[in-house]
Amino acid sequence: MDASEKTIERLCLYRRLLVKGAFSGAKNVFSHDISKELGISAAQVRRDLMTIGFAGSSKTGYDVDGLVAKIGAVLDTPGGEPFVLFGVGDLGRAILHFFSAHQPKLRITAAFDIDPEKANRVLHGCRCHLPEALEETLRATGVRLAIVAVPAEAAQAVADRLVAAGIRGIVNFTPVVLRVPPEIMVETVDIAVAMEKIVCMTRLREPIQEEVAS
Amino acid sequence: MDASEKTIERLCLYRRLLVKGAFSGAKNVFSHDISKELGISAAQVRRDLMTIGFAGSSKTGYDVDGLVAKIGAVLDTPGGEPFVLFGVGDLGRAILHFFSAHQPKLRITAAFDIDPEKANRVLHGCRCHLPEALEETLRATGVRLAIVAVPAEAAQAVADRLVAAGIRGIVNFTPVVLRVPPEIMVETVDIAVAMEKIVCMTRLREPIQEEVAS
DNA sequence: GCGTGTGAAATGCTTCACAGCG
DNA sequence: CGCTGTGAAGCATTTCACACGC
Repeated sequence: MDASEKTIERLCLYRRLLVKGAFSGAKNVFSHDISKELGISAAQVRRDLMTIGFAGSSKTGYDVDGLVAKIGAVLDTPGGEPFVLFGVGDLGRAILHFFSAHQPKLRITAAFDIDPEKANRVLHGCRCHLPEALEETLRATGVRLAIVAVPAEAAQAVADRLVAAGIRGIVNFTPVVLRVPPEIMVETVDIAVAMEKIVCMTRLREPIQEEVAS
Repeated sequence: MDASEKTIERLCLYRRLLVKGAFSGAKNVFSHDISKELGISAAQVRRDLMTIGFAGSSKTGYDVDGLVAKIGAVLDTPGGEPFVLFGVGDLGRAILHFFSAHQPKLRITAAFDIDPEKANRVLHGCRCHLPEALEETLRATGVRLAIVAVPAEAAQAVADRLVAAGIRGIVNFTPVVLRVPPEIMVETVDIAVAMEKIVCMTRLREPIQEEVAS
């Protein structure tokens, strides 16, 4: 009935794979097909689909369209979920670009930046405002999710303001641990940690060169 | 002796917190101080520090400088680890900017992009080259880690090329499952999944509005 | 006291392995 | 047969809870 966070992440991957047409038009897939494409075990795939209550058949595997629909029913808000973006620097623009290119169900309906240069510009199809327009915009549109892509120093203040304005979930691209009330969801994408992690993991795989410069 | 991936991530957070001076010059911290700042349980903090073999004292807690040094010994390559960046779009520039601003131990020494407009430009202190310079640059500098921030369509080809040129670890900002030999480490930062996840998680926390439009 | 260090319990997640079915 | 669905086993990670030391 309830999927774990890990399962939710994998469901995103399954859907992306199926929608992308990796199996080029095939009506059905087997768990081991998905497994091979994503590097996730077939048993894991089967269990994930089991937990969302999607049944396959032993003869033909899983129906692709049905599975996409079922994953959508679990992951998506019916009608799609709009975001606002706070911070239109390089990263904010990258996110805007990314959204406008790929995402059907996810939309960024408004962006905000303290730089007056950017206010009322339209980037990748998204209008940019000054922060003072935030509350009014949220009231008018009822957007519940926000993306924070401002410099670290400003992150907590922006989060506070978003929460006060009624936001329910935040994707945080800042290396700051945001303090928000417990009912507000925060998902942090921490670029610096990803880098440091790969440094460490790569090093651990190569126990070779611990030589001493004598 | 060996820290799990989760532990490595948390060690990054501990160090960042300590270096940031969150405890403003204090010589020592207690596990519950760190706990409170990061929202990680104190028992978890103590166990992480135990697994890297860093001991505190019950009177004064953990020595800040010593702990920073110890975490550095676990995470860092002595002398610091350089990266190359592939793809200098908005996202690549955001990463460059981020590095040049914050990171001491991590450096991006060269960037690559197929756009000749960008070749030989210098962005945020980093010189940009055409892809054909990749192999030569890697040979000359011995860089072992790469960041992939190209459009999804190009990701696998870039990864293949990086691996062929001797790269050992990749931070992948692309929504593509990169196929690389098992000894190459890949850490994927998946922005789209983060978004979809927050949509889903926010929805699950609010079982209110499943109303039917009749 | 307080807080660390740490076995032991608890929880969560993944894989195994096999029954059952077309 | 080959594949799904799924208890049960196996790991991994986190938390509990308490001995020990300042």
